[in-house]
Amino acid sequence: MDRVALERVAEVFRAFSEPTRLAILQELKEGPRNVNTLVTALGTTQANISKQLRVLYDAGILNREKSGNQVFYSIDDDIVFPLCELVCNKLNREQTLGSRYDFSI
Amino acid sequence: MDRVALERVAEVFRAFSEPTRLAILQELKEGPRNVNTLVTALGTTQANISKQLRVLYDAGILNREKSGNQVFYSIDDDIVFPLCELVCNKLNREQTLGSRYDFSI
DNA sequence: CAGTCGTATAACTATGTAGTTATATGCCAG
DNA sequence: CTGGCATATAACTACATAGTTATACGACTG
Repeated sequence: MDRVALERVAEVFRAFSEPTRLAILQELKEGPRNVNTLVTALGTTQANISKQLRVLYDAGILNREKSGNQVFYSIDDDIVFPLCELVCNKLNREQTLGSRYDFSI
Repeated sequence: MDRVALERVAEVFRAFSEPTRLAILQELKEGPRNVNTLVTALGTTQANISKQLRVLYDAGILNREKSGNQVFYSIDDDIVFPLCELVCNKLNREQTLGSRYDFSI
């Protein structure tokens, strides 16, 4: 892979590399959510949620759907759960305490 | 998952989120390599390679083995290839051109 | 149209980090 | 011990970005 391809792969991983974005994905695994629902669920500002949603959307991970004056986001790629589960399994293997890392439904 | 667990998951993804580190992983998939070999293969400074190796090592992805005055690094976690292949498959699905994203052996 | 709600964006601050240069540390040869 | 080689680290610059506040934009209500 050349540098451009590696940069594109890195961009996808970067989308998963912040706890706030992972928390958004955890909420969205329950189903589509509009922005305000995510704001109240995650307890940060609406501007920040919108910004992080854009990062995930640009990475090709989320779907957008407007409904009236609201916007619903949902997970658009089936790699999300396998990816997160691989990492969670790895982390669970590294510790003796029970399975504290869990991204499954 | 609480914030601490999410942060730990994010840290693993962050290790994969830079092209230089992905290039190191691509070299290491051929087998163990010492630092200088990676430096000449990747064409950056020795200090930078050492720094990125440390990030990968701290994330639990690489193995270190000293041999004389050299240090050999190798891939220490079996999640590396499944993770990268998931992302590569996703990217290949998104374009019509042939499989340009490939992390397999 | 005016007001309100939901979302996106601009501007900013603070922090993290990739990459560099220079230096330190450790190992081996002679 | 002395010199040279391999690696790690410190100090620094440049840049990216998470999060905030304020504001703009668009859609619905009355």
